[in-house]
Amino acid sequence: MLKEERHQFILNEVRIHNKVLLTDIADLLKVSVDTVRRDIKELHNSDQLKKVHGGAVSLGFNTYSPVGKKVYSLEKKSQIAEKAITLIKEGQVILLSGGTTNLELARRLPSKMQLTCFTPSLPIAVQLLTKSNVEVIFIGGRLSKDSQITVGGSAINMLSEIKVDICFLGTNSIHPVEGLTEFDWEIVQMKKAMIHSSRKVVSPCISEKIGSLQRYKICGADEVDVLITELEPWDIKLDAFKTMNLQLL
Amino acid sequence: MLKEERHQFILNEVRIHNKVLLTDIADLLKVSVDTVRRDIKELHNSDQLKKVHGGAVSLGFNTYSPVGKKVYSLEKKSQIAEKAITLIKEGQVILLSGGTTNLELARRLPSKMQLTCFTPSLPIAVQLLTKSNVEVIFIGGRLSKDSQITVGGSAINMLSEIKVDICFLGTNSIHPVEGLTEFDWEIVQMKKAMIHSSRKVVSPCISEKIGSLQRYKICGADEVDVLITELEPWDIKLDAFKTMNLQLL
DNA sequence: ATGAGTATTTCGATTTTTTGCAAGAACACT
DNA sequence: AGTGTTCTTGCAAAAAATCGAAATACTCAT
Repeated sequence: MLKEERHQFILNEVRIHNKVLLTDIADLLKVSVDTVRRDIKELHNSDQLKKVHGGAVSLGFNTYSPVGKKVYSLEKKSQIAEKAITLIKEGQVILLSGGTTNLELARRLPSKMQLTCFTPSLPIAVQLLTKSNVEVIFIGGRLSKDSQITVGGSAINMLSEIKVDICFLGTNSIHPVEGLTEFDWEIVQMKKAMIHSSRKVVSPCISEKIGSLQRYKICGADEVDVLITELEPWDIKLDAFKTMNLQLL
Repeated sequence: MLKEERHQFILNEVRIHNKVLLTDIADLLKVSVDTVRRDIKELHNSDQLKKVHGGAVSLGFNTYSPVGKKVYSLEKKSQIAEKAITLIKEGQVILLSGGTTNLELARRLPSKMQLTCFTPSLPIAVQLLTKSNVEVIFIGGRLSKDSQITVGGSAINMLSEIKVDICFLGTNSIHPVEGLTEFDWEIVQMKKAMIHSSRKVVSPCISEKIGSLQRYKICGADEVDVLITELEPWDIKLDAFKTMNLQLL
């Protein structure tokens, strides 16, 4: 029994069961628990599973949870959210795409503010339920499990029937020349429809995403009215956007 | 049972029910309350939920909860859910209304079963996201904060465009003469539309709701095809329904 | 083929973690 | 105020992790 064989076996077990017990593996493979422990430690160090007391669990064991999910760059996203909120006025109708930045925005919405809020994002809808003065309207449709937003014809259809004041379009990649891009075609369609349904398009975007590029194009950078980052508007990283017809915040 | 597993289980329960009781979890997991207490303390320290006296609640969530319902009737609802699942066949298209019993049903859906599932309920949609083989289609519309389901013209409109195999219609009150009733007018409209969109109407209902009555009528008891309770079909409490054209389960 | 050097595995002793239990304090509800 | 629950704290048993040493296997140059 080669070490590599054991590793594959363990990974396979983890894939199937989402968890393994040290003792089970030792039993099945007829080796000592020490060996299995060492194997699992190695796999843990190479990020192929997560070692826990008594065994190991699959890495993506809990990665679907809308709450509890670790939000990266939370600090930056909070700053962006705070800036974004200054754009919203009492009584307006807004549209929130998915994404953790927008989730942060939703969380920080003043609950005393009277608003109507459209969204195709499940986590954001859940969050908005806590805001008693916000009327939440969910864009229905087929739910994409990865992004936890609705997509597809029905959702786009519903979007085609509305015209909101501001759309906050969370974006994965923004590039001064290539504009906003995404890697998921269905989400691209959704975002295009969202832009079309809005008088004003605001793109909250953490600076590390600036200049990156994905497979499919949503729209040109000049179609965005306001670009919000955690940086100061005059930051050198934003130079490429300064000549454009968009507001930096 | 790994600690990690318990943690995931607890988080999942919190996500579904918005709250958990120490004793419930201890019971379900067959461990002592001390262990659960410790688990919840850890999850609390890592900001994954909020520890409260007697249990834990979801972060930032309006704890709308069936008021003062100390006994969560989890046991009964699980039984009903298990029975309900036997009615579902591979490949079918089903419609789930809101309610905690249906939530339990959604939770227990075998994840290997291929299904298409419509629902206007936010918590149920969240729960269904974890089922990789279930296609989830959310009925969009205005979100009612109390019931956490979508209501209103848009939702009813979307319902009018579908025809599903089975509808599981969670109900607050069922009465042999007066039929299914609700206290919220908008939800009544939704449920009427749901019945209309379904070939077969199944009503999961815990026995304590039998014979109760609310302000508005959804439909007659005979419009329900199957009534599922936690009781045996020949139980004396169900006598009033035995002469009707509906199946007891 | 041989033997030195290295890697892998096993074993035993010790330490750490986890878990359940119990007694008294703190808390919620009437 | 009284009465159940729930919390805290300390403790002990069991399970798991760690560490060092010894045994075994494997590599490779001679």
